Formats: sequence, C-alpha cells, structure tokens
Amino acid sequence: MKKLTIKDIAKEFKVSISTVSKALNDSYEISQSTKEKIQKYAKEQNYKPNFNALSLKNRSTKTIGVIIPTMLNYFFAQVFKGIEKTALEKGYKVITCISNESYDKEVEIIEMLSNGSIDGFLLSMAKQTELIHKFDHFKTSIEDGTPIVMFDRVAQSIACDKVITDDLEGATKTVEYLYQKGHKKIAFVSTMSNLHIGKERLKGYKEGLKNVGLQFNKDLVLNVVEQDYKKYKNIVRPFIKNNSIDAVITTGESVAVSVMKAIKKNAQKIPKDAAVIAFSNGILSRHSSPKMTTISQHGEQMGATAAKILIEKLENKTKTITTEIIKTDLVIRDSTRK
Amino acid sequence: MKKLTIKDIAKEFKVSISTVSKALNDSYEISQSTKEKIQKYAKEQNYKPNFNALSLKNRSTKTIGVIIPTMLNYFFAQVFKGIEKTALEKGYKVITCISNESYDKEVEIIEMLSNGSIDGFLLSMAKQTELIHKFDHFKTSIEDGTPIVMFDRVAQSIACDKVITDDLEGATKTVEYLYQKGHKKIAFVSTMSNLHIGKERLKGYKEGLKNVGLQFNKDLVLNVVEQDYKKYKNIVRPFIKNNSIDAVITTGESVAVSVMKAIKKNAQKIPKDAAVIAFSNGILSRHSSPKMTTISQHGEQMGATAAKILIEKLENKTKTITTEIIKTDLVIRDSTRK
DNA sequence: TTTTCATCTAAAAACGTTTAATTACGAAGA
DNA sequence: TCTTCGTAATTAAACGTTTTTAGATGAAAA
Repeated sequence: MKKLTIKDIAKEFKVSISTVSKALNDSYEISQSTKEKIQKYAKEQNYKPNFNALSLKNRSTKTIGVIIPTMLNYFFAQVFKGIEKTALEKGYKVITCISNESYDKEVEIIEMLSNGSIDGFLLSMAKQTELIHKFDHFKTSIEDGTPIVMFDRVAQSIACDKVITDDLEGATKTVEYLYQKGHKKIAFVSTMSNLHIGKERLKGYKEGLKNVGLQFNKDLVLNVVEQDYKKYKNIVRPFIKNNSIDAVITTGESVAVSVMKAIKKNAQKIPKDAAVIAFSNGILSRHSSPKMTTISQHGEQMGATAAKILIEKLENKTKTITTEIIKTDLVIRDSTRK
Repeated sequence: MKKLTIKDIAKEFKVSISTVSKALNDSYEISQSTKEKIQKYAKEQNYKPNFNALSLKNRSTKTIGVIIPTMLNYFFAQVFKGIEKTALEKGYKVITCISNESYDKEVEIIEMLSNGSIDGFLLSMAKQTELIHKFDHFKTSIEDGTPIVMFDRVAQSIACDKVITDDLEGATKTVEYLYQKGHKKIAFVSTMSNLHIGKERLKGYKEGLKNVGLQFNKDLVLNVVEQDYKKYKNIVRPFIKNNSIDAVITTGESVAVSVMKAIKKNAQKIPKDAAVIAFSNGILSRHSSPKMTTISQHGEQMGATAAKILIEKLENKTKTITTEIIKTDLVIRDSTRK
C-alpha cells in the first residue's frame, strides 16, 4: 500500500540506509553479496526512488514546462507531440500549460512554475504578448536561471534559443512554383498580418514576386482577422470576384477553404482557372475538395528540435545560443495544376 | 540569481528558519512586527517556497498525470483543454503524456510517474489496451494509492471514477430525429466497431430503429478500419451505391466526408435525397460542404468533469466511486433537412 | 605482537520545508 | 519572593534521498 522507501529496505535487512542507497546505486563500497540481496529485494518489491526527494537533493527535476497558446490547432498539437516524444526519450517529463493567447495567463504560468517545479521552458508566445510586446517575464525567468527555448512565435529581442519555420522562404518558393505553373495574378490572403510570422510570409510573397519578375500589387493582398471563420466568406468572396486572380496563397487552411468556395462561386475551376495553396498542417486540407496543395510546416520536428536544444542546455552540453530554422515543404495535392 | 530560501531570509534577519517559516505562514506564535518585516522582505525578493521540498514534506504534489491517446484529434484536444483549465483553477499542475494508442507506452508512463511525481491519473485508454484487455497496470496504480479517473475510453471492469459520453442515447436520438424528418433507410458507418464506445453507438442506432418501428438491416451497417482515411472512398462508395440509402450516421467526421462525397457521386443531393450526421467535434464538419450536422460530444466539459472528480477525491472530499455521463448534443447544420 | 591496510558498513550532513517540543523571559498572581 | 502564565523565539525531527566522513573488522606486513 504505502510506498516502499530506502528506510524500509534498510530495516528489512538490518543495515543502514546509506548501505541501501549505495547498494542500489551499485557502489564499489558495498560487498557483492549485500548488493545482490538488496537489489533483488528492491526489484521484487518494485522500489522506486522518490521523485521529490531526488529533485530536492539534485536540484533538478527532469521536468520541462511547456507553454503553448492552444492545443485546438493541428500545428501546435503536432509540435506538442514532438516535444513529448523527445522529452520522454531523454527521461524528461512535461508539464503542459495553455496560455490561450493571453499575456496574463502566460505570466501567471511562468510565475507558478518558477518554484523549482521545472528545469526549463519550451514556449510559443501568446498572440497578445506579441502584440503588446511585453517580454519581461521571459527575461526574468532566464536571468533567474530557468532557460527558455522559444518555438514558432518567438520574441526577437530576447536572447534565447529559438526554433522557427522558414516562413519567408516557404512563401517565396511557393510564388516561384506558381509562376512556373503559369500563374501571373497571384494573391496573398493573410489571417495573421499582425504577427511576425505573418509579416515574414508576406515578405516572402513579395520576394517571390520580385524573383520571377512580377509586379507587387497591394490590391492582391487581403488581410482578414482570424477566429471568426464564419465571416471569412463575406470578405473573401468580393475579393475573389473583383480581382481576376489565377492563384491564391493563404496563411491558413481554414481561410483557404473559404477561398476555394469563393473561387467556385465565381465560376472558376480549381486548379484549371485558379490555384490555391495554404500554409497548413491540418486535416482540412486533406479532406477538402479538391484536396489542397499546402506549404507544410513539420510541427513535430519543430517540437522535437526545441526539446532537444533545451535538454542539451540543461545538461550543460551547450553554452551558445542558436536559432534553428525548420524548412517548409510544398505538398502537392489537387488544388494546383500538375 | 540563485533561488532565495527560507534559510537566506533567516540569515538576513538573524532569526531561526522556523521563525521565518511561521512568519510566512502568518502563525500566531510570531509577533506582529517580525511577521511584517519578514513578509515584506519575502514579497520584495519574490520568495517562493520550493516545490520539491513542499511536496516531500506534504506527500502531495498538487500535480495530475494525464495519459491521452493522442493530441492530434480535436476531441481529445478539447478534453485536454478542459482538464488543464480546471486543474489550474484548483491549483494543480498537469503532466501530460501521450500513449499513442499503445499498451506498452501506457504501462511505461504509469510506471514512470508512480514515484511520487503525481497525486493521481486522468486517462483515456489506448486502443491497444482496450483490444488486448489488459488492465493490471490500472489496478496496481489504484491499489498503490494513486487514484485514476478514466474518461471516454474507460475500462468497465476497473473500479474507478469514470466520465463517459452518452454514446448510446446520442445515437438513438439521432435515429429518431432522422425518422422524424422522413428518413426510412438509415445507414450506420463505424470506424470503431471494436471499441466499446463504437459498440454503444451501434447499440444506440439499433435501439433508435426499434423505437421508431424500423427494421434493423445488417446490410445498412458498414464497418471500416480507421486510420487509412484515403481508402475510405473505396469501401464507402460501393456501400452507398448499392444500397438505396436516404440517411447515414457515422462515428466520425473524417469518414463522413467520404460518405458525403460518395453520395454526391451517386447523384444524390444532400440533404434533399440523403442526410448525413456524424459523431464529431472537429473542424471538418464546420468546413465541409454542405456543413455537417453532428452529434457533438462536449470534450471540454468531459475534461473539466474528470479533473474535478479527481481533485475532489485527492482532497478527500469524496469516497464514493461515480460514473458521470456527459450528454451529447445534436448540432444541426446543412447536411440534414430543415 | 603491533602496525598498516583493505574492505565493508554506519553515522551524519545536506537539499528546503513544516511542525511539535522546548526554552527564555518578563509580567501577573499568590 | 516564588510560582505561574503568556508571549516570542529556538531546537529538533521529519519528509526520502545521496554523499562525505568516520568506524569496525580482520588479514597481511613489520
């Protein structure tokens, strides 16, 4: 019933607790016979060293704090999968908290976990935090000796390890790909124009246009606010109707679905008359009709990389600060010409 | 830099550590003046009692272990959201592990966390566990004093608290609803015929038929294996083609999309000629065309309920074992007649 | 026989807390 | 004056480990 401790084992064999501890750790100081019987007994009784006692002693919890804006998003869920898997492989547990895109929640979580619960943080900023640009909580944590590795939505000005996707190049390459397939009027629809990664994608779009010799036309850029996906239609439809577009790049799959509907409504065939490509990792793109060509982001790899970097830092294998860039992939499906 | 401890504060004021401890806990044994100056200082210096020391002393970690089959699933992600939110509100942290539907992983996780890392478990069984029907790891954990609350995929034979959805009634009501809208040939497509909840849904379907006086016809039941969603088409299309169906209930949204496509292919209009209703919480149903009518499962509420039950148990407010049933809701969208 | 050494085991301190038991000291009551 | 009491503080033990330091025993060396 009650958990077995080293003390109980000591009593069982009428030896001191230090003998038991050393026996279990296979110390040279302990005779073979003693070690054997103690180890055998411990195994039989399923003895497990108490986690809190160990953490207290070692001043290390083998636990990582993860702060993620939401889990109701395929990309972040993928990142989390990568984190959890890698952490477990390396013997680390994961305490996961959801910031819900709120700055206050983020601060609260960091506060709460800064009492020796965890060895380091893995986090992606809340939207609100990025908008109001308040990063003191991150700085404090790092200064207090709790390292942070940021992923996807990172704070430029904070000196810490980062893992990001190559949003810029992803967009650039996509424009080039579309141009190569014969598209000339390529639109860009963004649901994250206020976020850094949104800006990067736009920048990449412009760069792509320049690379292929197309003129940038601000009328072909549409910014919609995320969340109210039901309203996408009202904004997207006129945009498609009023511009004779032959390709659209979107920053997310949800709005891409709206775009596809609008294109069809506009009596254009996909991909014959107009192609659609979305930044996405979701399931929507795989089930839409036609199935969507996407710029895929390798969320799991991002999570795994971030976890690896943090753990190496915690185990003092690295001193330097790095920014790892995860490449995007163009996954060709049926919303683009063959 | 280094974390402030009670000892440091004691040194600062040249008092004993117990005085500091009592002062911080506002004990009557300590004079007002001493309490004030110590509390003030602690606040200024942002003192936080060490988590591991506390856990060791109190034999309670205020931490919950969550074992979830996957996060790449909107329903489970919703459940997790509910868990995390409720836990945090009640001052609990959450260590989250993904079983990936694997029995071995599940066992490994329970082993790993059974060293005083957590006070209790919140879990939904891996598919494999349910199939091979091996529940000893659950039993052991409970016997060793670590309570478990199971959600959604629960082990009938284990005596512990459970939170489930009313799959049976959800299906029954749906059949009745469809009948009332004039449907007579109602099919049932399952992606989880081997899981208990799958069986419940089938049972509910049959019951519904009986209630409205329709004959059960096994030809109208289609079982497909989950996962290979790309292959759904090959199985679903002939099924739709060969049976003159006027309504379909599916256990998931992914296969429902296939069903809808097959119906269209079969030159039937949705919902005029055939209606489709899926058990689902996902985003697919909200973005499909037509938008799907669903039996919605309240994942967040399920998570919140499970967390609440576990925490009450941990804080000794409850002794009894309960099974909480979360009702489903029929969310009417455009794949059913008005 | 005494010293020295090797081998094994035990005691004690430490990690950061809380709390029961104890002490110190001055004021009030006898 | 002596006892009793109340207040404010300290000491010590405990939670479960690891690790440093110390001790015991017996055999080999002198």
